[in-house]
Amino acid sequence: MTRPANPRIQDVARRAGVATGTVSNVLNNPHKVAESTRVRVEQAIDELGFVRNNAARTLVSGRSDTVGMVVIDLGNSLFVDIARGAEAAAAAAGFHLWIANADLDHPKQETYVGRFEEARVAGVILAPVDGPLDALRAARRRRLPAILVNAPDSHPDLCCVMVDEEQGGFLAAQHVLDQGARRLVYLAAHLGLSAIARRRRGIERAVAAAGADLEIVRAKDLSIVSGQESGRRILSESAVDAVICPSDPLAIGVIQAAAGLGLSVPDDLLVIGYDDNHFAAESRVPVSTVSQPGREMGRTAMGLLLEELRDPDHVHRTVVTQPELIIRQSTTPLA
Amino acid sequence: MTRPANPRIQDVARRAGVATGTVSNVLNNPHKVAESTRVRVEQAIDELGFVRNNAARTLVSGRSDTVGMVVIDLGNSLFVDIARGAEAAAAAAGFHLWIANADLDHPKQETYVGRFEEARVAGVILAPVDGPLDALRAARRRRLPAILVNAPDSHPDLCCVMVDEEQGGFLAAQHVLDQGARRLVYLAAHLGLSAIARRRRGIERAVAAAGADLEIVRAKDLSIVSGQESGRRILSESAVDAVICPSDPLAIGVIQAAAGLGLSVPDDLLVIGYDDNHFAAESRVPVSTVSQPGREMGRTAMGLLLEELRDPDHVHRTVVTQPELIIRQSTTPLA
DNA sequence: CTGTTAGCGCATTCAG
DNA sequence: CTGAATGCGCTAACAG
Repeated sequence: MTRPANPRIQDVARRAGVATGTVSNVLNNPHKVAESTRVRVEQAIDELGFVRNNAARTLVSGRSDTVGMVVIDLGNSLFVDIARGAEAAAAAAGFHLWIANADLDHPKQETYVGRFEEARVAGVILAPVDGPLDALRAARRRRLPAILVNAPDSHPDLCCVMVDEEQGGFLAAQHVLDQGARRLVYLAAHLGLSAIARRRRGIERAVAAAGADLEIVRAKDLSIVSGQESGRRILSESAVDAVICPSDPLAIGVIQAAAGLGLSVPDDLLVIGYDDNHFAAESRVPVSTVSQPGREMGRTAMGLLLEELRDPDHVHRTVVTQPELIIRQSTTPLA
Repeated sequence: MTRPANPRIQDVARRAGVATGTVSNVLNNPHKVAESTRVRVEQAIDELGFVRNNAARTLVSGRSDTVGMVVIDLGNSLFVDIARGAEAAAAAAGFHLWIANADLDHPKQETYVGRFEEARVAGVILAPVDGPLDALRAARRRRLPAILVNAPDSHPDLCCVMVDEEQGGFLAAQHVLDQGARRLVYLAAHLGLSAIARRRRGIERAVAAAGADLEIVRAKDLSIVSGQESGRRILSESAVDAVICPSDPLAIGVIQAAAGLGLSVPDDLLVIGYDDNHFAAESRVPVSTVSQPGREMGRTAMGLLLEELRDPDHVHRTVVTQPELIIRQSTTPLA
């Protein structure tokens, strides 16, 4: 086998006895080519092991048919789900998705946005780290199509996909109120995080409407250990009916703290988490939670991007997706 | 601002009053350019918002400075760690990493390998789905540098990074034997999976050396629920000192089943998991486990790839990384 | 359908 | 350092 390492379209054409334009058509506009010649060309492609050069394709057309996604953190399953949704929608439209992991590092995010722009991807989907979006803004000035997913704020000059965080907080609070809770605690780690602050507003709305009590307690972070510590503090200080947590591990920690104090969840205390991590369903006391529609968010983001690719001057919009209440044992004493 | 959407290197050159070759040098060989002109060129780049076109660069040089990684499943944190390690090593060498998620779908994996080849990436790192590696083999015939990570088998014509699965099994078994266990159970879900079968060999080796007893029990899958079911079955049928599980959720399920039967872990029963998922440390009974060195695997894979880029004819080798025993409460009655 | 060609943006080379 | 020229592999447009 002494064939060239990288045969070109011309080599294929020669071997198949056709013009280069015909090979290009077989690749890109098969319907324009007669069945018989198409078969002959495809055979030549196989025999030579021809792989088309996307660098050249992209250079000619100005844009590739790949979409770049920069993700804040692949360690968080929400963003993996978003990527899955985006990928499915991309594949359905003949695009492919390449992912770059910013790993919670803002400079890295900026670098990757720049790299995707250099690669002349068709567009970019960004699930951003907190911080300025300089690279994205600069790229957009050069007309790079881009969508923001799960960003702290919406942007009028950009399409965005967000989650209704306030509604998530409301759902959680309303649920425990419906179960009879009157003295609620919101275990708010990082009130600086806009998502956690927004959920708080939904919680306050539900609590106010029900005429119940709400106390805001700061947790150190979103971990199980932090839930254990905060749980011990809360539960030993005053009487509480329900603890609303902004993460599932935090909720699990609170449940453990309750057990340590001889309190039973859900009989003596209701606890609800957030995110629906896959272990929430299968912990010792299955944890009620609020689920974010990651796949749908990804699908929607890719849909918006495809719209923008079709019509670069389309009117930007922000799609707000709805979280979903998942009821499990930790908030259902009667079950 | 009526500047062109995509200024080219010539535009930059004109604005800076230099030759195009000089701009190219500023970008690629800064040391060849005098300080003063370099500054002038960089200023022109900023003013024009120039972004170099990697399609053109790649077309000229034949290869881009991006590495493509195709991952079996981003939902599994081991592979996210591998990606992190690979990315760190890539960045240190001036490369960037793009990730494609095969999502346990073999055809998708093949497609993405092909796409990376079409994009003329510098090389590919593949953490493969079970199944034939046709796309990769074909690409390698065209001299695409490629590394395999965590594949079921090593391949002599390719560099590979593997984990010593047998050693992982050995470590787990030896540890519970050291703790005095004599009647061991290996809860082997999917004996078809080569990793699980290999660990079995290590377990058998340790058990044989100690003259202890081993029973192999099939679990349905690697989930908590499966651990609960299998746990109830095992523990009600016969006396067991230790259960070795090929996943942490499975171990958690067994611990829950033990509690349901009035058995205390670790006092009446030792349980050990695998993978060191982040919740294993923080479950009610912290779970001993065997950790796979994901970051190291990724780093090593990228290192091998860089070697192959420097010397395409280097001798291929397989690096076997070592798993690590993580001892927690579920196997330490005295602690 | 064929055969030919221009040009995408860049890196590289060469003489000056 | 300049200035000019070449070609990477492909697409698209042309006349036949």
